[in-house]
Amino acid sequence: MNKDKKVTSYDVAREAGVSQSAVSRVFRPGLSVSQKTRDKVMETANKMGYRPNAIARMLITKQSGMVAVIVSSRANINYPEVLSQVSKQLAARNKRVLLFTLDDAESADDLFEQIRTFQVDGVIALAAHFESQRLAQFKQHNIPVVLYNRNVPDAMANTVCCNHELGIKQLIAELQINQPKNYLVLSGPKDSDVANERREIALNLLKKSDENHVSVLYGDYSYQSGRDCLAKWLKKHPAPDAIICSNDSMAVGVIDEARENHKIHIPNDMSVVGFDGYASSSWSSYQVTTIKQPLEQLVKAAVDMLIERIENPESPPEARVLTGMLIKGNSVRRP
Amino acid sequence: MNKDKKVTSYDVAREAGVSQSAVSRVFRPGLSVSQKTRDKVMETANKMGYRPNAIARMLITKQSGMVAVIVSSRANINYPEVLSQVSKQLAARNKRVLLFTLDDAESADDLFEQIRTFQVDGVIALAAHFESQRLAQFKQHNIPVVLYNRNVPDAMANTVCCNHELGIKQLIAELQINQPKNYLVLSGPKDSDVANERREIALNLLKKSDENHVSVLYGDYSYQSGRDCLAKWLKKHPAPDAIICSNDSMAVGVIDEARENHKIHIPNDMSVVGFDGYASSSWSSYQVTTIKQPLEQLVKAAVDMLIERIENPESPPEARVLTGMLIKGNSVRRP
DNA sequence: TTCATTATTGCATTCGAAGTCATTATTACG
DNA sequence: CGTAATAATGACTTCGAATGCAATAATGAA
Repeated sequence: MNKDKKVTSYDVAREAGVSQSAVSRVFRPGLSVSQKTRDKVMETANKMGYRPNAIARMLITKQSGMVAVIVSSRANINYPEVLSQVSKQLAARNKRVLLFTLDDAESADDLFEQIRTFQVDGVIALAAHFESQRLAQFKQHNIPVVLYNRNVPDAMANTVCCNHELGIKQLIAELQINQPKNYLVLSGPKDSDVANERREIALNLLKKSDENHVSVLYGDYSYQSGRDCLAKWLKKHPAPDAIICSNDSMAVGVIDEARENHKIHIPNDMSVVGFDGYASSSWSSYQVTTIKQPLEQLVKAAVDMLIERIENPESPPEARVLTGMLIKGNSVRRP
Repeated sequence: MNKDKKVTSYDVAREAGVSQSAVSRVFRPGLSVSQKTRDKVMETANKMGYRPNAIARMLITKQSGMVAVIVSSRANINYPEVLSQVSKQLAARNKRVLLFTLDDAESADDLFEQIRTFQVDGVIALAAHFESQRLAQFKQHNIPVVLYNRNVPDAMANTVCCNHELGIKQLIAELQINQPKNYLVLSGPKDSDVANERREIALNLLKKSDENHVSVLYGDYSYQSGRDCLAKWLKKHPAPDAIICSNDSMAVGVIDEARENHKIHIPNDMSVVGFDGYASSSWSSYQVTTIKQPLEQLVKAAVDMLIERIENPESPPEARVLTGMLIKGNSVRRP
């Protein structure tokens, strides 16, 4: 039934008594082929186990049908589901995901060259940091880029992002019900754009509402860093009334540390809020008050924008901001 | 500096005053080129922004340099980090990940065709179920396959897996310190091979040690299903002394449900063990006693085997079983 | 039935790099 | 210095499908 060597369109053509062009046309949608040849070709193709070679097709059509998805190690911690969502939604648009991981800035040049080499139709960057200089490179080579979970106004790329400003405003409003006297902002790492954005928004909003006792600490988004930061803080200071964490993992870490090592009751002695709506933050031992990101919609927006950009390269960059949902958990004191 | 159209090796050749072959050779490692031409070509290539076209290279060399990684939605829940590990380790072997998601069995045929079309060098399947019939298909088309986290003796594919038998034996030994009178085995879904394996191993081991009061319930690996199953059980039965969960998420669900809705103290009233060593199961509110899978080593084994198989297609199928590490948490009563 | 129109078909070319082979330049050494 | 061995180079072909174009077949209108 099938031989060692791969079956090509020529083999099928010969066997079916038609030209190679005919075979090709049968496997492209919407091309003019008579029902008779179509049936004949299909039959022999199936019999011989023929599949069109996507590589050859890519070469001639200059469309690889692949989208590079760049995942920073950070993104992986925070959104385990994003990637499969992206893959699924791109598959629905008949595109595949070519996966790249990005850890350190040094390899970014390399990554860029790799991506160019593979002739991808576009790029989706998950929570990865890109200099605007690099975005310019992509633009120069006509590679559409969508930044997921970034919100940079001057971007040369499309961005999709959940509304941090609004979300954090809601979280702070929740906290303010108790009129806390002092705040601790537990930020993500300084080299994370999202962390910086969330932190600055929080600080600005607190300043606006004349909250004067605000301190900042830096973690790395991990559970352990949440614990460590709180422990470090408590060595020199009393427990703050309210802690604003840049993500849920750190919030959970803070809660565990407070309870286990410092006999601090959450939420009675201290209120904690997170961000993201990560599944485990809703587990009943934590029930973190947080903003749940509209994951599916975010991914859909990213994919839509990318496809639009691929099909119409001239369309101007666009920033989509979706609204997250406030989850009222049990980590903020209720009066 | 760079024009609209893509720069090809011919363009560089013309500009540098050499032949296209020369340009090609400069960009392949280990080929005979004089230092002079190499420098000249490199310089003009950089000036013109030339990158070799991987698609064209794939076509002629018949090596795509891409590995299809198939992720079932289930795998994603259980091992958020596996995928980036796979990508990283494959990148180190100069291969890229082409990502495919597999949800329902219906799409499996489609998936297979897709994979063939893309001429991937090999396949790694993460916790996905494949009929041996399908494995035969892959074999027939000379596509090397590695099954991650599966242990099927008669496989036509390579497999890598953590030692379930040993791990579960250790977990049961932990539980037996308290001489529990009855057991509840909380299995993963029936259509998961891993779940079935873990369940049957547990049941067999319990039978061997003459434990007679053993019941089984089926969840879907999720936190919520852990909660639901326990709740359902407690409606008609008293709390079991020991619960063996097929993964950590369900164990955490069980713990939360027991504490929150049934005033059952873990571990004093009931012991719970999980499997996987999922990060959040070690959070101090849970501290699930479990087996930690040696993730990096598992992935490394999978990648090694795949590369070996790609380079040497005749090498016989191999099954690698790595030993997990017992994590003594705080979810099993200590005498 | 005849001619115009449209639908099918095949031929030949194309995409861009890699590799084969024959040729030329270089080096080594007697 | 001459010759053999080796290194470097370029012309040409190849991979497999897609497509423009011309030729042919099928259809419809008159």
